[in-house]
Amino acid sequence: MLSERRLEVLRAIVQDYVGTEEPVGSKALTERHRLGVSPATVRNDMAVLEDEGYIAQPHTSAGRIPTDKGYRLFVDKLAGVKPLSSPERRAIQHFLDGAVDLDDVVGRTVRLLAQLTRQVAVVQYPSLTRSTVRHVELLSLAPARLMLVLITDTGRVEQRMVDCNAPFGEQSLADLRARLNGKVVGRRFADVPQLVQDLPESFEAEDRATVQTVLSTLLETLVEETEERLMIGGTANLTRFGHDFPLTIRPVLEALEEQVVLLKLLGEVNESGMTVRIGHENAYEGLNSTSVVSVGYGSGGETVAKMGVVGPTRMDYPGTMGAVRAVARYVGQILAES
Amino acid sequence: MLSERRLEVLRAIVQDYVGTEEPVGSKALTERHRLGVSPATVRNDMAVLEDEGYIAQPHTSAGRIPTDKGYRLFVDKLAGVKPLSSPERRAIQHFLDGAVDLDDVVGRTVRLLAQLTRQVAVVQYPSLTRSTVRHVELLSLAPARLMLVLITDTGRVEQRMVDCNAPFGEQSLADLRARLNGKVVGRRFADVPQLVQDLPESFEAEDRATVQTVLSTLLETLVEETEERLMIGGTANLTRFGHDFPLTIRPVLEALEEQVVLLKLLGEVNESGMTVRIGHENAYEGLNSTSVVSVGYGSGGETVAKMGVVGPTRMDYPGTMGAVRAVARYVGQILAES
DNA sequence: TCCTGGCACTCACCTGTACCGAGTGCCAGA
DNA sequence: TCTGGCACTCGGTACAGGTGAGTGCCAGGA
Repeated sequence: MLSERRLEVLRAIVQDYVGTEEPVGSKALTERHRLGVSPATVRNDMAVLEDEGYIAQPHTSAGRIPTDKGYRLFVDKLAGVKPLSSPERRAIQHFLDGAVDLDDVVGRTVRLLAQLTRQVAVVQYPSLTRSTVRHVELLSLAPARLMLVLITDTGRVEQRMVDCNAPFGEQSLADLRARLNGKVVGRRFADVPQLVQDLPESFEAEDRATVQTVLSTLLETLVEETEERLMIGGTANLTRFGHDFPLTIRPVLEALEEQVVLLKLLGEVNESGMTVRIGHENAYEGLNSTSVVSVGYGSGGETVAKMGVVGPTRMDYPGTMGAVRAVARYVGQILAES
Repeated sequence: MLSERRLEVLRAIVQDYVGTEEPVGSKALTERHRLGVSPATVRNDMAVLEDEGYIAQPHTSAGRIPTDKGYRLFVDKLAGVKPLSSPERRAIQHFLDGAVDLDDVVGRTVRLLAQLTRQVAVVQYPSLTRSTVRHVELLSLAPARLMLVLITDTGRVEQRMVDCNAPFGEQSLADLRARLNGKVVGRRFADVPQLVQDLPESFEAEDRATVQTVLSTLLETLVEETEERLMIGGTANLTRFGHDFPLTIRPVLEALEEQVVLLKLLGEVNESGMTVRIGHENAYEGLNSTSVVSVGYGSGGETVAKMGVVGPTRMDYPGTMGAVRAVARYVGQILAES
């Protein structure tokens, strides 16, 4: 186990490195932090920390920089979550209030997060399956063509075209709409498949096929792949990444375009609380030099989706975590109100 | 006026520079192109072209690179639009077919364009005001709370919450829905304001305020700012931009996040045909070293929105223009079918 | 046992110099 | 009007030397 002072040294190294972006040496450390010991002692501590794998030297005769393992220890043991200042809180409120619809909420959130953390922000739309049904609408567009519209309590709206083989009467349509809503409104989308299972049976034989088509479209919409959407913002912040640009930034941009990768990334967030994935802890190779701070959000106690930021492993963890948490909470409130 | 051969020299310079990304000298030119004259002659021609402002020298003792004016001449007079190869055509078809809804169409289009051109793609959603109304739906979510859903013939769906002061009866709701649809279905959204103008008068006094609220929400949705949406993709291609990264890429990423800027960019597209804006021809400063190739698309003859790509001024104009045009046409077809 | 000051060593980085070569402009001759 | 020849320019690279931040190690002191 590392002594108290060595932990203190590690903390100082992380803080300085995050601030200056340059390897930090023993002398500079003692000057900028009141460690109460001499550079020589710090050097000894550094040697130990390096042996243990918490810090590393880019090259001999350079200062030390934290390793992923070092950041991990820092995040777990040495750093808290820095609460936002009250101007920041007010900024959040100001920025998010007045969103007109869910797209707008998500869009504002992503911009806000990017701005607060000065990093790349990723916000997932509230998941369908975790939301409850507010309304299901069926519209007849053409004799044998329907439009299915799903509306969740979180304000998300999803629509699908349904091509039927046979024309479907106005009356049957109203009937289906009413019965469908009767069954599912207020229930969770995850439960919808069971709830509608025996619905076709209650229809006349001639309409049964169409009802079945409508229902399968409904169920398809709930399938993982189509139901997960997300929004990204603040990619311009990637330019602050480092000096060795193309190599670092490229894979990150590529990862950001791969929705699947991102979803997996956020998906690994454990239900409650915040998750921090540092460098190589990220399964995706292109993100090996980035950290991801993510958290679930939702109205009430329920987590309906996740949001987070992607930045260099050398990031201000306490500040970032504070911002992400605060925004997530506030968005949760907004969803609850709407 | 420039002689035939000098134009030929300019064309060769543009082609070589686009290919190699390096200033091209007189000797290299004569070796790679059958100009039928010696390097010395080419040098003289280059001197003229430079005087006229079509090419420039980064520094003495370096080759020449085209200026914005040079590219402009190249695009206008020297280059055609390169038609796609048939594998490419098939790829487009394969890629776009099977989109489930409008979001999907736009998403696939943006990825396709980015992939084909290896540049950043921007696709605008079909404009509301230029589309026609397929259906307007009104749902009662709570006694004094309605949801308004607009559906266009291009498949776009837009929803808004409407908070009413007074509860609105089921009957009145059905009434409003029917009358509203009767008035506007099949008409262009741009005409909706006039069409619904006298609608409140035909309602009982007690409902009139609510009807008015619904209508103003409807009209608000048609306002420029909220009605224009777009999707971006292929930002990873920015890394191929140049060597002087941070300075070039940063403002571009920032511009891409500024929807307003992008919309203005696309907005300048003239109605029919393709627009190419080269370097400083772009009003926005951050895009001064990029070119924008854009084109309108739509079902039938109508232009309902625009799409385009953003890339370095040093781009393969004929190829890019070919790809953009082909994709726009195909998307138009898809919209017409749906 | 732990901390400290001192000391020799390492090595990235900066600076200055020299050189190379692609590319140019100009000019005289075909 | 085109061409070959020639002197010149200047960015890029390679090499050498100097500088300084930072290190590891060690002997002495609390």
